[in-house]
Amino acid sequence: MNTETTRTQIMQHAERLIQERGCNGFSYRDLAELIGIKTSSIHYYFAQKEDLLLAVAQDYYARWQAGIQTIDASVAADAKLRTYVDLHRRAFCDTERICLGAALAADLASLPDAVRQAVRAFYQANEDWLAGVLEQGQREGSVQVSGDVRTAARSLYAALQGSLVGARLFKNSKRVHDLLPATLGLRDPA
Amino acid sequence: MNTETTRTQIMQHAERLIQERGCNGFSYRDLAELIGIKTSSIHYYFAQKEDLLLAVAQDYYARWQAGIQTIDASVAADAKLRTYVDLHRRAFCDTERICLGAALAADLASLPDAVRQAVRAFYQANEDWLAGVLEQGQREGSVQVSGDVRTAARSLYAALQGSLVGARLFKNSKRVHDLLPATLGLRDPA
DNA sequence: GTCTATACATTGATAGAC
DNA sequence: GTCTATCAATGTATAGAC
Repeated sequence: MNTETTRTQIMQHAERLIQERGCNGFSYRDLAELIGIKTSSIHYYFAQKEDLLLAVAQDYYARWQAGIQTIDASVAADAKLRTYVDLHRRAFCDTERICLGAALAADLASLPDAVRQAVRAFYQANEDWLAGVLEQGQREGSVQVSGDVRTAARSLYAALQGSLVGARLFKNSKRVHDLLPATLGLRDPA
Repeated sequence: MNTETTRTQIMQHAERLIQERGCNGFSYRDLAELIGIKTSSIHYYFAQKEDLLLAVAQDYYARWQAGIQTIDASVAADAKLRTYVDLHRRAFCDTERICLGAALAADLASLPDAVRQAVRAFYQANEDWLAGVLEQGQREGSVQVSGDVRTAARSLYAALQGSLVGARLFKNSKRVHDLLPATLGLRDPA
């Protein structure tokens, strides 16, 4: 299958530009010039910018959902957490980009309603998954959580999102890698 | 002293708009209409938007530095951390805004160089201060840190910044308050 | 210091030819 | 599906009167 359709190119560049400059930091003209088409061609696929933002957000969400599902369900919770964080770290190392969800959440007041809801759903899905894993870790004794697992999951996800921002700001992916040892005391496996 | 000078009004509105919509999500026209002046008057104070962004960033930085210095130096590290987080939580409850540093860091690629450096300095100052407090806590036994204090400080600050984003996204300031119990196991004092 | 007036580029968007 | 042509609105910015 050819993933290099015009529509795909538009979405890929838009995703990157949102992550790099925020949802108000790029224009249809920027996209058109990057791809080598005219802005009217972009309007053919995404009549309004709002439509483009939503499509990019939903596609990103779906890809992370798929990524999470590749994490071996039969493994211990601490290993799941390491894999999860490492997915983010590797994505950062490849691209030097923060999470699209965080990039959109930063400009919250300027987001169309539908996009805002998509961002909330994205955060919720990640926090729910993390809460489930922390719950498992507490049961099997592989992870120590102080207090409610949902609260711990929210703080952990906040730390992950913040670490990506810090990693880019200081050009240092170690900030993402150090997250689990520093917050949950989860050292690298022997 | 009258803090309601035109220059001050411009900076206050600009700060808020950056926090709400990102640095590309507002214009001189927006500011002018909010204050009831013309855009040319804003150019009198800030010839270019870059000048405005930098002034706002530096002012915000200076105010947080002053805020940190109000934290009683003679008190235990765990109490300092609670006060520090509570400063952020109260700022959020009053305004429903995320940290200006995080708002600017999100749009990193679209920032003028001088502003990017100011954001880095702001993060660095906060992380350095936190590292000092964690160091103190480890010495006096009031805070348990696993591993290097500077690494722990970075993760804690990332979690704080991320919690503010999450608190706004879900309209729930508890996410900020829950941070210390969840990440350092620091319960509220008796 | 603030205004009017203006310049000029950029922006999101549309109509219609091919 | 992509283009040309065009639009009104918005963006940053400047010159000069008051």
